[in-house]
Amino acid sequence: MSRYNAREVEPKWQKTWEDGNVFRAEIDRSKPKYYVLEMFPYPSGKIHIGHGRNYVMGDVVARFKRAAGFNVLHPMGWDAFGLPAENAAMEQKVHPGKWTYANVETMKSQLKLLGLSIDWSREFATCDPAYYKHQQKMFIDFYKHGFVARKEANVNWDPVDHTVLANEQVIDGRGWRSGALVEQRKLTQWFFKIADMAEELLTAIDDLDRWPDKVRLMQRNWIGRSEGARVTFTLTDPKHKSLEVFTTRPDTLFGASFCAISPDHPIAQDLASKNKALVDFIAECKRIGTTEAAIETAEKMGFDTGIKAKHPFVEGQTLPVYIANFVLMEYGLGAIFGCPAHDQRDLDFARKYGLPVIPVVIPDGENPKTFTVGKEAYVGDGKLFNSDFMDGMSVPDAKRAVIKKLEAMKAGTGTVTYRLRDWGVSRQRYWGCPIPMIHCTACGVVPVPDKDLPVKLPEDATFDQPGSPLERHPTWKNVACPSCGKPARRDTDTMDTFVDSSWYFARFCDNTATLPTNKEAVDYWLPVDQYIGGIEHAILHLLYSRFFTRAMKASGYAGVSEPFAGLFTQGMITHETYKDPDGKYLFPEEVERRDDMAVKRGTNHRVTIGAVEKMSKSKKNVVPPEAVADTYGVDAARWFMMSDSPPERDSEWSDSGIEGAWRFVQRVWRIVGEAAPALPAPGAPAPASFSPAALELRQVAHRTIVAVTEGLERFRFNTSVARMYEFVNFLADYKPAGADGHWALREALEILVVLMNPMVPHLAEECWQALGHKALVVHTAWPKADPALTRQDTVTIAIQVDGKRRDEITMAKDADAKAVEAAVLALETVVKAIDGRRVKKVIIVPNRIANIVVER
RNA sequence: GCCCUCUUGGCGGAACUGGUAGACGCAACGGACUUAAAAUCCGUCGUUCGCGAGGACGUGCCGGUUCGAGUCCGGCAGAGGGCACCA
Repeated sequence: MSRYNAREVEPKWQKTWEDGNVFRAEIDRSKPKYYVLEMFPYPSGKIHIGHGRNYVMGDVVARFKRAAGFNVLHPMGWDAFGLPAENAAMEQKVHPGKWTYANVETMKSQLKLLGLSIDWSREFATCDPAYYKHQQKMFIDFYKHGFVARKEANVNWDPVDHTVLANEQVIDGRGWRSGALVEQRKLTQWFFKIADMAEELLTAIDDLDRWPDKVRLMQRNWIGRSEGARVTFTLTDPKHKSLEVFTTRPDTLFGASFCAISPDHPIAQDLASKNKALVDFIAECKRIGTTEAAIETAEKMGFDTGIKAKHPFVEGQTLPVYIANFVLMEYGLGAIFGCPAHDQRDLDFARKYGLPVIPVVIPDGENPKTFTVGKEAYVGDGKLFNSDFMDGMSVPDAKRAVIKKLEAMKAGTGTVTYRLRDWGVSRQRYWGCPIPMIHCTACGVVPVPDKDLPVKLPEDATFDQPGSPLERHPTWKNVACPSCGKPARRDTDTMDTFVDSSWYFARFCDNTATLPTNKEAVDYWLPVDQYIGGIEHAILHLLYSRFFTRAMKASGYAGVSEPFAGLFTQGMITHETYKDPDGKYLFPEEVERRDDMAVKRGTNHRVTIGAVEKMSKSKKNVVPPEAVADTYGVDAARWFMMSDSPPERDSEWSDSGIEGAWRFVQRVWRIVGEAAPALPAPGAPAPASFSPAALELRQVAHRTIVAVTEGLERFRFNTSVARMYEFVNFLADYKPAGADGHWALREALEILVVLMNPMVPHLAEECWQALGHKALVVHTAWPKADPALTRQDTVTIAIQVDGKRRDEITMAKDADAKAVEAAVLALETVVKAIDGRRVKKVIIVPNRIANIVVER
């Protein structure tokens, strides 16, 4: 019996599958369809283990579903536009397209190495004009259907490089290359009007029952529906007569001690036009950056405008109006009233500027005369006080009452707002899908006519200077207005790459369609039955795709509203990060461990070991899969990736453990090879009866079918693996005797091979052949467990006395509770544990546990 | 700061829906086989007390609910993800 040689065996079967077009998917209405999709990769250079786990997981599902009788679609493509290609262009003087396609080549061969059951005929890259042409077409259709708007938004501006920076490129408020303090600039940009769809996207979450609850919750929170009120304050300023604010706590209006508006609020902007101090203040607010995290963690700052707002209910009471850095223009109305006693941010602000803190809600049981708010705002439930007509009301009653009163006075109205903002899609970059719009001084914004699509990126762009290559290209932007024919200019922005990934799953249904989608194909294949990807995409990518699919449906390109019926979010693969003395990241293979320290390989340079973080190219903490596959074979790597961590959990990559997977591969091969010569022919009729040993083997085999199948269905790949280990351990000890024993062994080995096929498909084919089969395992149906063999006749019941385990007893399954009680109380160990005390209660949980509660 | 997770032996983890904590794998240790090594096979493996039978403790920490909590509730700590221009 020769050793299993993965290097020879694996390419052989990959060729067999490829030559036979085994994974080509076609519409076939005689079978139920199953669309399994892993989030497609950005071609950053190389596949790492984190990707590998994702794709192997999807492949296990695809192969399992195929065996279970489904018509499976399992495609792959490339999320090929993005910032790293442009950075590479600047650093390495290589065109982004060339860089990207080179990476695609590398990564495709790596994926092929993994033996994935992918229909490669459907492959495409989003940077191909044949793909983005359709995206431009849909952009225009969405524009015509009212899903697109044009408005101003803030961007990070690097004043030295004259470039718009991504949030990632802003480090501690400075540009990553220039080191200049980043400013915010307003630009007019294109938006998808996702906010208009907030309610629809929110309520539809209820029906996504095959999505993880945590993702549904995150999306709900992101959309952030909140009921509240708009309140109009009359201002003392001669120019600005009134201020409208949004609040979720109108009930606390009597506790208001100030109003605050965003630095972007029109009133703030107007006041700044004649106030130098205010200009400086706003500039300082802007320096914090555009990210919510930065704004929320920054120290609260306010600028007193001197304007006063009149309290709507209290005659003569006025509130100072501040401009404050923590008020976002994008949320609500960009203006609030502050009630420090019942909002932490307002409290921090009030303490800093010496504003009054008046509690108006009191927790039950507190004395209104002595109740005060110190360092912590009281945000809980309670009864209103200090609040005139609301005194004594609960918070919800008070909200209703105050809105009613405001409406009667025409000083406000009840309203619903959402945290979700419109999706800004304009990017001042080269390597993206050009926005197919033309700006004409006479006609305004004019869409590019269909016949002129695609608007292709110019090949001869330059990357040797900062700024937008499209903007500075000498000729590209000059174009005749499609409407009046006079000279006009193209939009020089490209689309956010999230647009590319918001519909690729629909294009996979037919990547040759002349329209963006082929209606017959999308109606057949969509929605994706099982979508698999990292939890880091739980909000943006998934929400954008849900929006985009709805917009496609409205434009006639899709028949469904929800793109992903089932979602599995896998945990991230993490690894330590390493930095050399210059602070540059190092790859793990560049690092050498010496005792307690780490040094750069081949040198004595001390390496700093940083945090354990998700594998990413920018941090270099990646492990390529080939190293593992070269040594142990792809199947061992696949098996190991599925065996250790539960897939939804983050896990830190370690090299130990892969040897165990390799031993498993060898062991299965040895067991099959040693047994094969003595087995009956494939398909031999079953003997009439079985010896006890043969029967036990059959029971173990059939119980393994049940357990492994359930594990795969529930994405518990690691427990399926454990059950197969147990099965193999049992098989290794099994000594067949007689014809029945050999028949049972063939049955068991065939079950094992088919069950392990989704995870170790090359080994499975090789074993299947060794067992005398001519057909491929990939064409073999999933085994069905025989209920007569999986039935359990006896059970072990644990016995507790006062909740402490004392003994166990084997009983017939579903034995009568009275019989169990009698048997348990008769046991010597139990009598001893009771020790003569009075038995208060006996709890019998059928087939599980007996607990005897005694007097203490 | 806000939202969402996670925390079980030396390590990865198992434990259906509140019912025998530690399946399975890794590492380690002891032994068999071998001239030797590799491979393979057998065994031990949460902590602690005990010669032993057996007992006590034990699922990040503090508290609660329950006959019974890794699992449910409240609080705390640590780690990770997201926060709208990384993908």
